[in-house]
Amino acid sequence: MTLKGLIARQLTKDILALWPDAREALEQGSFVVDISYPPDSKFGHYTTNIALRLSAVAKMAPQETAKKIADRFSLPAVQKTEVAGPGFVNFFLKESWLSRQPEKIIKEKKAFGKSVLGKGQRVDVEFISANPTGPLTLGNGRGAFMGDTLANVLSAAGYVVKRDYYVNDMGNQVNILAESVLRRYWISQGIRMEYPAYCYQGEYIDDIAKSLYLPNYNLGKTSLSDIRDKIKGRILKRMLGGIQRFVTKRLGIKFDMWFSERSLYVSGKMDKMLDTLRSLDLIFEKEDAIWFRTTQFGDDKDRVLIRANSEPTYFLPDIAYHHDKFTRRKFNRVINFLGADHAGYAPRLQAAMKALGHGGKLDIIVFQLVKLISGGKEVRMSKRKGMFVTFEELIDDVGPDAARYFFLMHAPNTHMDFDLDLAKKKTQDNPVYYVQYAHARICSILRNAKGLPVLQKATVESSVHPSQFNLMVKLAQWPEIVEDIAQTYAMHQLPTYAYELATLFHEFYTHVRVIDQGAVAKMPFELIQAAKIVLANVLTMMGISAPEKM
RNA sequence: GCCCUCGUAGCUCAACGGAUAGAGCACCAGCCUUCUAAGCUGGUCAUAGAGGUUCAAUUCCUCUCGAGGGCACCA
Repeated sequence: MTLKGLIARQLTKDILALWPDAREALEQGSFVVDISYPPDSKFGHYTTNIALRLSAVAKMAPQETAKKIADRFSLPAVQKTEVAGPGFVNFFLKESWLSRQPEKIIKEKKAFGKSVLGKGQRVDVEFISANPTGPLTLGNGRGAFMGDTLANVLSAAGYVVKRDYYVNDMGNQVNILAESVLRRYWISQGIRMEYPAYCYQGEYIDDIAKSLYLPNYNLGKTSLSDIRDKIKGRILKRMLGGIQRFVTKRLGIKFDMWFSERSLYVSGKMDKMLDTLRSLDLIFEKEDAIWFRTTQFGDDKDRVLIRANSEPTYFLPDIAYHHDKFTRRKFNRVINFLGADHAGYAPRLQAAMKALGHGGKLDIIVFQLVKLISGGKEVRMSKRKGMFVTFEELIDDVGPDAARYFFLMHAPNTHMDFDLDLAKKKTQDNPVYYVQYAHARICSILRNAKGLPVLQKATVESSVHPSQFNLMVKLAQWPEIVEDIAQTYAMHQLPTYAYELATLFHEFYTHVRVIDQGAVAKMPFELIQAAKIVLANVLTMMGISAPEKM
């Protein structure tokens, strides 16, 4: 358990002992024992506002309440408690506890930061899931990095995590893709024919057309749709293969499952789902279509499952897919990343899961799309019109590390403005280099220190520079950050933490020499090794490299 | 028209309902005989507007204004 967790547990015990009446309020959740980091180091290392919330139950002034709590509290790692301001209880750690942390971190290495919070529960993280009808967009990229990173965090927090990409290999958009390629190919062969507006306009259509052996123009007996149906499998494979290669090789994201929508048709799982919903009396017929009563579960209108032309909508197989996650694949929790352009889909999927008894187990994270700025103006993007900057182009321009950091920096709800010119020009100013530089600097010191005698003097003395302490405190927080993010999904805390850690190291570096007169002192030497490990752990969790040299 | 998200410094973004609203970029002024100056130190500048709830509001509620997304038998 983290120190933060220990403090919270001890505090809860103390409160219940002091005010037995508080139990009910605590269980109802009308207040929680919450420990956070104070805004200033003069307020200690941990703080809680619990006394302020509790004073009504305790029937005494907040400051008095705080004093009672502070007086009773005791934990081996905690030196003292203080009451401050309107009634905060602040906790100060023992120097001896802090100074033992570097050694502990060096021993644990990559394991430092891992926890058993998840107790081995199974979590599915589905992200990207973009239609294989065109290149990935910047919006897809944001979801890609957030999804992959959250999966990393959950995995470190003790969950068994699987990454899913749902491949929309059925439906009309695949037909349009195949038709687009065919028409482009024929036109390039000198056949005079139209290129309708509903076809995809991007250059990648030509690229596919060039790279495949396609049938020559001969529409005498067979119709275009027949020819199209014969070749669409190959085109889909080519398109999906490109995405898979890019995602795996270039982005370094390893999906455990590329789940085919089509497979749900073939295996009969989709039909079975319809039967299940029928037996639950959740469907009805209207105007020759089959509808799901999603309004009974919080959706604002009922939804079509089977269209009047007897073809299923996207919704039905998706319900089957998600149901399968909970039943056959035994996930305790499913997380789904959705771009804001699909946010309206969330309520109906939630409704379906509720109807099937999986209520509360599906978390949908909606992230805002990326607004692209170029030449000082917004660039409107459209896949259909072929006007867009692809994710791959961005990665080529700024590199995967800078791109990852940039997308992870912002909370999902942020409407990000992405200035392409700035991103290309200023990659050197990207904070990711600041963090990586800290890591490289430590590596450099360690190289220089190789073979030098280690002096056993200098543990922690109050005369040492405060940055040494600050660094130790920050390092010790790492496991708590991991657990927090596993619960709040606030991935943008990772770059923040990494940056703060790097700042403290750079500060430490300018004030404290590790190598001095041909020898190294034990404490700073251990401290930078620990800092290196934690920096590498944070960067790795974000999927960013930790360079030894820069 | 209805629904979702957002509005914080010149720009891009932080801040479980908490203490003096923080960073980066940009701009100004300093710091390299010593482990990597992609660094460090200091400085200027902000909660869209109006009400309300609260001991405490950038955060919650209502309205106004502005931005993005959505309101299909598309996905």
